[in-house]
Amino acid sequence: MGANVTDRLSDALKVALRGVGIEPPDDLLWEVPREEAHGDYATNVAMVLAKSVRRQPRQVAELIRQHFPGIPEVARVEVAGPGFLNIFLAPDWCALALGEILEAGDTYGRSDRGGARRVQIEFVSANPTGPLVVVNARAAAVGDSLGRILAAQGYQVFREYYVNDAGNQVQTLARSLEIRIRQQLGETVELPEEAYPGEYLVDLAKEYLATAGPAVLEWPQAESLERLGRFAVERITAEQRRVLSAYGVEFDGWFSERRLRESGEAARVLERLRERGYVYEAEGAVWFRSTAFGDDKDRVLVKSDGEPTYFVNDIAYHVNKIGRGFERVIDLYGPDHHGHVPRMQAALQALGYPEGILDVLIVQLVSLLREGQPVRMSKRMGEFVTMEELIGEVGRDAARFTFLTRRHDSPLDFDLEVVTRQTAENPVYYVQYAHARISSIFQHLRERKLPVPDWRRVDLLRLNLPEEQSLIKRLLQFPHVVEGAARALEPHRIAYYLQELAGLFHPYYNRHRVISNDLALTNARLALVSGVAQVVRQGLDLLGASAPEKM
RNA sequence: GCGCCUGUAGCUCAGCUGGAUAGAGCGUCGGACUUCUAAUCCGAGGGUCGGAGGUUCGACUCCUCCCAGGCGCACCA
Repeated sequence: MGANVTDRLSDALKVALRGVGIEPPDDLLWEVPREEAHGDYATNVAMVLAKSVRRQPRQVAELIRQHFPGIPEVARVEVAGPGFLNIFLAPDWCALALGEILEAGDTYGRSDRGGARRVQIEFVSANPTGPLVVVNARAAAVGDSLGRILAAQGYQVFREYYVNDAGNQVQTLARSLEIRIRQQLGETVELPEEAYPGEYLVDLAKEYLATAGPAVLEWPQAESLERLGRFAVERITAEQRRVLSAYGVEFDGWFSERRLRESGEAARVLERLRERGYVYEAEGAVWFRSTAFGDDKDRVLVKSDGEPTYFVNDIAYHVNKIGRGFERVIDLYGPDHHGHVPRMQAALQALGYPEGILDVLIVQLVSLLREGQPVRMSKRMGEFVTMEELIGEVGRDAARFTFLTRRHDSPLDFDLEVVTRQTAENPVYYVQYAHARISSIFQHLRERKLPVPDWRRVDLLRLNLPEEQSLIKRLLQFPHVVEGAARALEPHRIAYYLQELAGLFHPYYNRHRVISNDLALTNARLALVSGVAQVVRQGLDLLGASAPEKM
């Protein structure tokens, strides 16, 4: 796990608080001040607690400072501004902490905060009626990275894809395929307006005819549509899985809506809601009193024709998730589903589940541009840029990294021209280049037949340049950044951290040579850049991007 | 009409559950490769944080209203 500075500072701060006679809050927050003069870490705890102890913030801060235990990590503590406690790390300790980072290796930045709790992340979950598109690529990048980050924090992560293989859209899909098959056989049949117009169904029609022949058209309609629907869903889902896999995203489970419907779980959920008194009948339909939990109107559970709504099935799906033992459930939805969040939360509360068991993240839309001009897309016309085309054009690492340099709930302009043409100016390459350069140093070492030192025998105290101190301190922030990204469910924090780290490395590399005639200094610097490479590699991995040895 | 998201430098975006003098990249201008990769570096300029009030020691952050863009507002999924 390695050195986690903020954990150690928190421990010391708790000692100080108890010394003052204040019971420490559960989570103490540390921020990294903008100004160097404000120290390496700062906390506003004195200002937050000042009210409850009825003292001036600066007085509280001063008391805490006096009781702050002497620990090797900290050179000094200052009270500043309206009552900040500014911590200055001890340079020698930082240098030696680099050894701990290297010692920790790939476990650096990991923690067991998750306590092996099982968390499920459901994302992408596109309808199996066509190829994945650009916004699915964004959701895949966010969801998968979240999974990696939570796993690094000690959660047991399960990635799930909900396959909407039931309902109207599958009927429509089956009809569309049937018409394409007839067209293949030379019949003059027009595609109705509501059908799926994409060319991919022509390919599927050919494929179907090649393997199964035209006999299906002679079957009773219900059976033939059932057959064609299943065929199309299966093939399209397999395609989606293939594209996601090429993107580096593997799901642990593909959950079938059809199987859920057949299981009768929706009826049991309905019964449970009824027992708890949140169900009533009106206008021939069955309603859920979601307004009791803050929704702006009640929702229909069973239509007047006796059919359950999508909403019931969705509740049943979430109950099913929780029933499988997940202690935490995270959904990634598109903005067109954000209206469903309050009613879903309401349903889970009505069923007695603890608040906060479900987190819903809205992944906003992606506007595709080329040289600043919008790329016209029309699903109705069957014209769209698929996820596969996107990856083919800009590359997997650039696509994933670009998606993760934005907050998930912020709409994103994705300019194909910028992400491809200006590869040199793309942040992902800036970060990866740092890794490639460091790899090159070690390549150089091998070519000269020089040994890679045992880090435990290296005199790290030789790293006393300001740039070297800054780099080490930045490396020491990594666990804090990962923890924050996990807590806030914000993978983009990792991307920004990596850009900052690379932004310290490149100037350093440009100004100072790692390999020199001074063997002890060379070894110390090798340790430093090795640590940088390691953290860059780990950070990129959390984003699902690669760390190349050469570029 | 109601709800959600967004509005920060010319452009694309950060700003870490209210903190200290608002940041980065790109673009613009001017410089640096016989030395471990110039996909790099150094320097310069660039802002009434959409607008107006309010809450407090302190507001890009919270509240109210208004403006602009996007998305929702089904007994569709």
